[in-house]
Amino acid sequence: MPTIKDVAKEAGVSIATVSYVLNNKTNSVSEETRIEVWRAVEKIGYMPNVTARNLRSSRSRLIGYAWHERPRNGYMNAVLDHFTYSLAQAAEHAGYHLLTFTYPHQDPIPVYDELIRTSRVDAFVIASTNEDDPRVRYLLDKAFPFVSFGRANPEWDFPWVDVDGEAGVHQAVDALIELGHRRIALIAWDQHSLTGNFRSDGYMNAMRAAGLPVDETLIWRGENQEQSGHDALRHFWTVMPPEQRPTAICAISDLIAVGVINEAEQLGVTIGRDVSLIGFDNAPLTQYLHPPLATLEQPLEAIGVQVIALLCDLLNKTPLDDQRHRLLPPRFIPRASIAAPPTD
Amino acid sequence: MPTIKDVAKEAGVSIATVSYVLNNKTNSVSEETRIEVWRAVEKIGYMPNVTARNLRSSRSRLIGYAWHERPRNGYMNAVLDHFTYSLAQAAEHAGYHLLTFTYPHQDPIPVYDELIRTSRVDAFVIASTNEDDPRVRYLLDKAFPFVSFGRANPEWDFPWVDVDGEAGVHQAVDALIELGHRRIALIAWDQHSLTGNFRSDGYMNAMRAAGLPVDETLIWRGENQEQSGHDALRHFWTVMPPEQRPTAICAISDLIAVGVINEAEQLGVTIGRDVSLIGFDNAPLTQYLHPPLATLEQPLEAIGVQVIALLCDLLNKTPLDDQRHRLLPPRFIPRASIAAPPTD
DNA sequence: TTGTAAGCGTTATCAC
DNA sequence: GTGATAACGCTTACAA
Repeated sequence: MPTIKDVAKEAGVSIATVSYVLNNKTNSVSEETRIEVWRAVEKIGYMPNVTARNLRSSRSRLIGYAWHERPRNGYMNAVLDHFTYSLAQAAEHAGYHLLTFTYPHQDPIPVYDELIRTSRVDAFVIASTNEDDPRVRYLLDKAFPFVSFGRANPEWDFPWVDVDGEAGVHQAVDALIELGHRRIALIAWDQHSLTGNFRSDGYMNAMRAAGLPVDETLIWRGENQEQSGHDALRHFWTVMPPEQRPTAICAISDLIAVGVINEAEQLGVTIGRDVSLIGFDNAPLTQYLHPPLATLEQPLEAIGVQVIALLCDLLNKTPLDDQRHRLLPPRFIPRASIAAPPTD
Repeated sequence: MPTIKDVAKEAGVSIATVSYVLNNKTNSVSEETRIEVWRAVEKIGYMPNVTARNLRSSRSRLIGYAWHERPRNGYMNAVLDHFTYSLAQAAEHAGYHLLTFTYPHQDPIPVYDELIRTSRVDAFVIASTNEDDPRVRYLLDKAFPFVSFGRANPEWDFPWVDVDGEAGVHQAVDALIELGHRRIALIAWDQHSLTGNFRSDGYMNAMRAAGLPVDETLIWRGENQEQSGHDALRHFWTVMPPEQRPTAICAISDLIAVGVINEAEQLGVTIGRDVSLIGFDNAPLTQYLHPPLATLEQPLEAIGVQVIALLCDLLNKTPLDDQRHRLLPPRFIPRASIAAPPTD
């Protein structure tokens, strides 16, 4: 690989001059030599060695990003996949690269710690945070730059970008109400998930805003699994008296909604006619389900861009934007799984 | 961040001695000083600066890996997501990290070129190759280390790992034959996809091996889209005379199989009773389709491990394993979409 | 057994 | 304007 010395020799100047030209210290190099240096650079095909540059400037130009958990076959995490792509692209645009790494789920800290202590990365992007996230706690404590996709303990002050799950579900429930639904059910996760709670809030707030009661018997909580959808619908249809059944169901994730669809098939209930259904994520294949699933799509592209924007603010120590937090609304995608309530 | 000098000062030795101890040049350091150095290291919390190490050794300990294409919302590429994870993990195990990057689909070469010329990475992993892949051509030409997940032009000599699509589909078709099927259809991609051709070969070979005719009227070719499944089934069911219809369909991807399922619904055909169906990939949600889709699962975990193993061989210049190619069989997952042919 | 010093490829501070 | 030269933090001959 050619070095700056080779260029200097070829151009008949010193390496300092070459460096000036390459870094556009244009004020102190004559037009003549500048042209000559560029000619030499072109001829030799020189590009500066990143490692040497990094050593000199005590930076790595690398942003660390870890998966939140091991993907399993058949599991849906297309969300993070898409996010990672947009993150990588935005990072490159800002002159960085993404270093992707993994960690044992029980104990992320040592991995983050090593990457910091060896100066491997300049910053981190973390995703899938929860209220009491140890990574946030650790990075704040170390005062190491990071931006999060997802919120955490509201008392912690750190830059984050997140999808406004509250607004999304609120919008979806509004749409259901608009269609004439009054008895709308919610299938949520247990209350330890911050993301889940925000989404649930959207349901509560929309109901209240419309003057509808928040009926606890219409709220089902379970794991983020297909099974939860089965359980919930079976409960609504076999335990509750017909007149108390919901005419619409808001599932907090597509995976749960899929369970509802499958249970409906078994119960002889037709989704999109007997009961409306809406999910969250726009997971792969949901558009091809029977019926196609109405859902909320996260603006992952924009999130990646915003995360990197916040990170650049942080790293360049430019006075931070007034808002270190960005809440982006998901996009409501109406599909055939929702319709007006049955008329009888 | 503490440096080797700080440790040397703390331990009362020279930086060379510290370096010896840290790199286990144990033959030339007394037990005494070694202990003293480690004590200092612990006390100060020192870890060697990776950039400086890399500069000194002219390596980056980074492996470049790019997505083959921009993921879209609702699109299935969980396959590569899972692969990336196992790749990252295997790389870390070997003392490397994954640098993930993106490139404009039309012209990958400049991006690869820059990463090489700036010494940003030590090697590449490429995925989703095709017969005449420009990346393979370029990297071979540059003699830059890389391993591929996926084959290419058989005349090019380079290390790769791949899923044995032929064996997978062969096994699936065998299973169908075992169930009693004789008229088995294939829905394939156009013939420009190497991967697609291997999978198609599996179908042909299985049919021939069983002494069954390869009937061109039972082979449908289309894009890797849900629509192709629709088109194929409609063709089989509305254009062909009933007695010529297939009793089983082998789709080359889950996405196409989903189209078949949906078209079947419209035609009043019951998958898993009137006709059997099998896909490829074990994409997210396919297990929850109605009926659950029989499919072939790629051993992505093992592929990641093998790719890194080959790469380490390459980078350490140890005499290469006799086999620079690894062909791993997918796992057949029978589900309710297949059954014995209707007895009418 | 340990220390000195050269050098990895840059950038930046000085002189000139 | 330009060119020596000293870092950046580490590894490794070679000297002591």
